[in-house]
Amino acid sequence: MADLSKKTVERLCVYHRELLELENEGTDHIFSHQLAKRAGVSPVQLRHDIMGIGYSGSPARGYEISEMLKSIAKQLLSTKQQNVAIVGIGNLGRAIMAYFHGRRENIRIIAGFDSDLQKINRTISGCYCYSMNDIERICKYHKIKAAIIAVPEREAQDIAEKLSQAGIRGIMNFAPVRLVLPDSIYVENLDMALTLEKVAYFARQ
Amino acid sequence: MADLSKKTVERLCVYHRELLELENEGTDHIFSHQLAKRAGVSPVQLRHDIMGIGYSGSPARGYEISEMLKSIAKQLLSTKQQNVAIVGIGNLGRAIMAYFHGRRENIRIIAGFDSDLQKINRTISGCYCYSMNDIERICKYHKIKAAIIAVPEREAQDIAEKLSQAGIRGIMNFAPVRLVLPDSIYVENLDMALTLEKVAYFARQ
DNA sequence: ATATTACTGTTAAATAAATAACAACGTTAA
DNA sequence: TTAACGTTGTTATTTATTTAACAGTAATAT
Ligand SMILES: NC(=O)c1ccc[n+]([C@@H]2O[C@H](COP(=O)([O-])OP(=O)(O)OC[C@H]3O[C@@H](n4cnc5c(N)ncnc54)[C@H](O)[C@@H]3O)[C@@H](O)[C@H]2O)c1
Ligand SMILES: NC(=O)c1ccc[n+]([C@@H]2O[C@H](COP(=O)([O-])OP(=O)(O)OC[C@H]3O[C@@H](n4cnc5c(N)ncnc54)[C@H](O)[C@@H]3O)[C@@H](O)[C@H]2O)c1
Repeated sequence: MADLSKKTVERLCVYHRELLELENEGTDHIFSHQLAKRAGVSPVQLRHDIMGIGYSGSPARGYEISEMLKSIAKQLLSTKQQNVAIVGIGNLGRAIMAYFHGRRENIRIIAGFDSDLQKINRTISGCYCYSMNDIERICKYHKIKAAIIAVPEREAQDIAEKLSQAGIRGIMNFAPVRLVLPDSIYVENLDMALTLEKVAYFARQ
Repeated sequence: MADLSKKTVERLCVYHRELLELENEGTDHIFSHQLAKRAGVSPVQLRHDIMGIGYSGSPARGYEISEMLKSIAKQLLSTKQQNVAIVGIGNLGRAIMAYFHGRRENIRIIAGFDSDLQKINRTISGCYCYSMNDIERICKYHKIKAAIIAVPEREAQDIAEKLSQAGIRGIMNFAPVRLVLPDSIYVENLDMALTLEKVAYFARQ
């Protein structure tokens, strides 16, 4: 398996999603420029990305959707279900749990964690919630390798370290703070305040 | 005003936030390597970014926080309050409205829009909500140039076009779909499903 | 005074990413 | 049968971004 860049992985996910939709619509073949348009990238870039995963289309018919899906999935998606945890069952945490509940089959939010006693030992938005004390046990039991942080800013670093301790290798962080963690842990910050500032900046230019 | 790259703008926002916190803590000077650590970047990159905005520190004392804040703000932040709109007052929209309410003074979510009659003409999570019919009028009246899309996927493209019509120049899009819009409109996608897939991918590597 | 130190700002080099260029190849139409 | 077409895969080129190198500088210690 070649190691794909962060950007390439991101785009492959987009292609995968668009291809799934096309397949549902009953389409069986597609040209690079068509798929590129749907994905919001240039056709050359799409072909370049596809080159990286070893799949080939035909100059005459373009890409065969079902085969291409298989190739992308082989590179990106785990063969078995990937279990994900979420820490912080607040406004945002609940919205996320509700959103992901029963949605993706490959990735599943399987456990919630919170320090608030009101929230633990019950199912919220389709996801069972545990005490923070259970975090290591549950993560190891369910082989959870990725987690979502949706706790207040000041708690985030501490939670990140606990997750690291529990064997987590990837974190999607919503707290507006840069986590300091070993390089072996992949962190993706979804920082809304920051993003909105960026959007506001470019909207002015 | 030099035109800063997307990445640089993003990092400057992080520096700005960290500097504000440092100022609150009573610190008045800081060295590049200290601030860089807090921001999660390399010291060289930080100095490079700072070079771009024209501010200079002293080799002896490092950067003067209050001055540096002013310089960054001058480049990034609007002098007047920037009003932002949000379309889609669902689970996510409400969480966002609650989060931003009374938080930032520079950027403010000033109007919500939804097609659901239950939600319009009242204040939800600290933000007044309007009918979709009012979108152009309100956006122009409040000089809204940036907007958040939090409507279901299938509605997003249509809403984006309506926003474009209403004079919006920047969009933060939460719907898992690539919006097709003129290049003059800056779009930032916060695609959680995609991001989670990416995190899961790198967590496996 | 002067050397040392630890930092900054800036230029140069290296790396990463996107774009362009084009040969190879089926398909279609003449 | 063959020429024209439109598309792919791949290699080059360009552009963007990051990292490294180092001269300049103010404070401090000698
Ligand atoms: N709500 C949003 O739309 C939004 C937008 C941008 C950023 N964020 C960020 O996302 C995070 C969560 O935001 P929110 O609005 O859901 O906050 P919230 O206050 O609604 O929820 C926070 C949750 O974390 C739990 N918690 C607190 N400390 C904890 C700990 N030590 N261990 C485990 N759980 C703990 C609380 O019990 C609560 O359930 C914050 O960092 C916030 O800055 C949220
Ligand atoms: N909830 C999450 O955490 C989450 C996570 C990832 C992505 N998203 C995306 O964010 C968007 C919103 O998610 P949600 O969970 O809040 O959904 P939701 O169903 O709770 O809310 C959607 C809101 O949009 C409104 N709406 C529908 N059509 C509209 C139209 N044409 N004009 C104006 N308003 C309209 C609805 O009335 C509703 O209030 C979706 O695109 C979803 O895919 C949400």
